[in-house]
Amino acid sequence: MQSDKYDESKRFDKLKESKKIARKRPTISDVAELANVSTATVSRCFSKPELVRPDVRTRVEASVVELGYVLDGAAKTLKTHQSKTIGVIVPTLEIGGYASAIQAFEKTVAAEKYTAILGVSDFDADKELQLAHNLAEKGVDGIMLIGMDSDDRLISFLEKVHIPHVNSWHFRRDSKYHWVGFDNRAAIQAITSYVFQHGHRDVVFFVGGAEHANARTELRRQGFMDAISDYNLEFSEDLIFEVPYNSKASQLEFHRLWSLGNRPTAVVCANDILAIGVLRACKQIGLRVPDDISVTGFDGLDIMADLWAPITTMAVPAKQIGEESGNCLLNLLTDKNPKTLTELHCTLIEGGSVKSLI
Amino acid sequence: MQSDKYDESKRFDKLKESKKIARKRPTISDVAELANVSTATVSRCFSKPELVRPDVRTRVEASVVELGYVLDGAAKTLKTHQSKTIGVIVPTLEIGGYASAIQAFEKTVAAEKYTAILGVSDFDADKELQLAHNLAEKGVDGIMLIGMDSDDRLISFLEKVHIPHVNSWHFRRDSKYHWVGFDNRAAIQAITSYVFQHGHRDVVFFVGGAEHANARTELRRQGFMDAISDYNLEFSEDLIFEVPYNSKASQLEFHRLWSLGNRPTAVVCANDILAIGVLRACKQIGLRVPDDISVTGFDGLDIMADLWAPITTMAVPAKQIGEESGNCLLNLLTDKNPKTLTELHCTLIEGGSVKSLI
DNA sequence: CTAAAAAATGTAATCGATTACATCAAAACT
DNA sequence: AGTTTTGATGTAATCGATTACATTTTTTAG
Repeated sequence: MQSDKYDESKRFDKLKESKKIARKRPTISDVAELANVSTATVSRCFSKPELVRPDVRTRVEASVVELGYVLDGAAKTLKTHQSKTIGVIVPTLEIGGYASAIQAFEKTVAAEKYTAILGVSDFDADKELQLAHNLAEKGVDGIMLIGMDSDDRLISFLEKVHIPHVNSWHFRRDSKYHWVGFDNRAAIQAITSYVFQHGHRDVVFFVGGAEHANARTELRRQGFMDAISDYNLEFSEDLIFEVPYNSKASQLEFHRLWSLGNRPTAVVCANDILAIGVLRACKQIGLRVPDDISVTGFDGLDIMADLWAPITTMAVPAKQIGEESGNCLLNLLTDKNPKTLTELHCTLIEGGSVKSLI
Repeated sequence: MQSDKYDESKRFDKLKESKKIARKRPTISDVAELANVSTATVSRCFSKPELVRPDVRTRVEASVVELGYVLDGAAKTLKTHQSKTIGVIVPTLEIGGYASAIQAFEKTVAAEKYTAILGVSDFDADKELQLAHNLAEKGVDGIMLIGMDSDDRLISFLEKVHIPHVNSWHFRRDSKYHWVGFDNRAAIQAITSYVFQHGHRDVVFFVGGAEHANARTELRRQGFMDAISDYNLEFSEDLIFEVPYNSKASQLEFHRLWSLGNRPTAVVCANDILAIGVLRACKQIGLRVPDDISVTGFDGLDIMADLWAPITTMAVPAKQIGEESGNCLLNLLTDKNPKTLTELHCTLIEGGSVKSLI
């Protein structure tokens, strides 16, 4: 026994020595050689450990540790056509909700041994398409699209290369693709109606537009218009203000509007960032909220409750979106055929920023 | 010419037909066959286009489009030992600064055709180690570590498998590894001194601790203590409150402290989230900020200026950290030998939440 | 016009795993 | 003991690109 051990360890050293010159990562063959088995057995130790005798397995595991072996995923992927990798394409991480959703998504898929590859598209459809192509080359097993209603080129590309995908944040009812999201149009309609219910009739709408426009911008416009027509009010394009997605821009826009003599009793914002800008402008002008003017946001940032005027906003189920998107994609990857539409819901959070005029 | 085209297109169709049965993605051989060249030439069209005759190149490009060919990254990586992929390990995306840094990092490396793979460690060193192992299997060319002072197991693992890495957010001066960050200790010392300068002497310190503890927690404690000794004040552990990283927790902690009769004139918080919690508690208790009590944050969230009491905070160079980490890693990957320490700086943002007692 | 040099292209080994199939050993039957 | 069944392991082809080197074609020079 003693001599056995001695011989063994001497053999180990010699093996290591002979490889050391090359200085590259040990391969499965190195492990096999050291453990005195074939590469097939080593491979089985990873994928189907129950098929290999316990004593052999321990020997292999010891060799793995001894050599510091790390499996080469590229080789595995090449052979199996599975990368255990999922791509995530998002317009930006600066929007808090997206970051939360991604975090939840990552957690969900990581539980099934998938790794997330990140791509930031910057609201640019071309970049988005290129990211998808890149991800396809990387061999991702699936893709999560978040926050944009991607154009047809992207979707048909994914179809062509057979990469399953989930579209999240909003959704389309008449679609054969998979969606996880909430009804943007209805949610904006709801919060706008809430403002009307409080007796407001001079209401303007701030919505992210221009370079950050996406399908939701349009849906949100429509939600605003829905509420208008519900209350039989007259619609005019002048009620809608398209502003870049940042508080500075909406702050300036509100100043402009106010200086032109436009005096709405309420401002409905399509997201919290814009509402914060409006709030800043109000403070500068000296308007009290909600006494002099009512303001609502959209996104449900925690912070809205802590502003100098706590803002009524609509909480968006970001985490849930991430989780459900993850589940949906996981099912898609195991042929479980998940439902095409997972509709989630928003919650109105009353901050007291809407004054009742009734 | 006409007949030529006819023959060609018929040949194309036949080729496509014969492959269609298999229904798998076309390979480089398919492209080569269709374009009537060798695989070597096709490969060269991608990597060194200038080496192939223009007319041949056009033919190859046409075939690529025709077949919808997408390169198999796994095969390429296997052969070249380069994945053009960089891993990012972050404790959480919910901390706004981290998300910004990652976004900037992604942008920086994407410009050099690198793709980011994301891992969220949840402040868990074991998970972090496992993520690193996973990334190593995926064949990442480098790794960016953000926000944690990772333990030795991680670093020595990365050394062993020869994966270059950059550690970011904070730094160590006496280290052979690469760091991009700011001096947490000095920054906390600075903002604490600012409070002392305003005449405060009863000052408590709120710092994220417990399950979210990391190296920075300790550095920040020290920064606070540095300021104390600068002003020749007496230090006591009772001045430090370790709180989980969320505003609810710090809110409760402040309530507890206050109800025990502890009446500091100022609360210095190691991050903005904690400051927000303190602010909430103040509001509930009926304390005016800064008239009755002064509060400072740390992180420089934009929003701090819009709270009911605008909070003085320390802006952290998150975007810069992302960019510089990206550059550092890119240099590391091209043997450019970047400097080991890139020190960035914080900026005090006066919100007016510190009352002068002098 | 031919030889030499330069440019373009092709041949085939290679990267490191997986896995169908073959082989061998051990256990379970007659 | 001999045969069958079951279980464990090994052999070697394979995945799809890259690239050193060989070969062919084109250009240039004499």
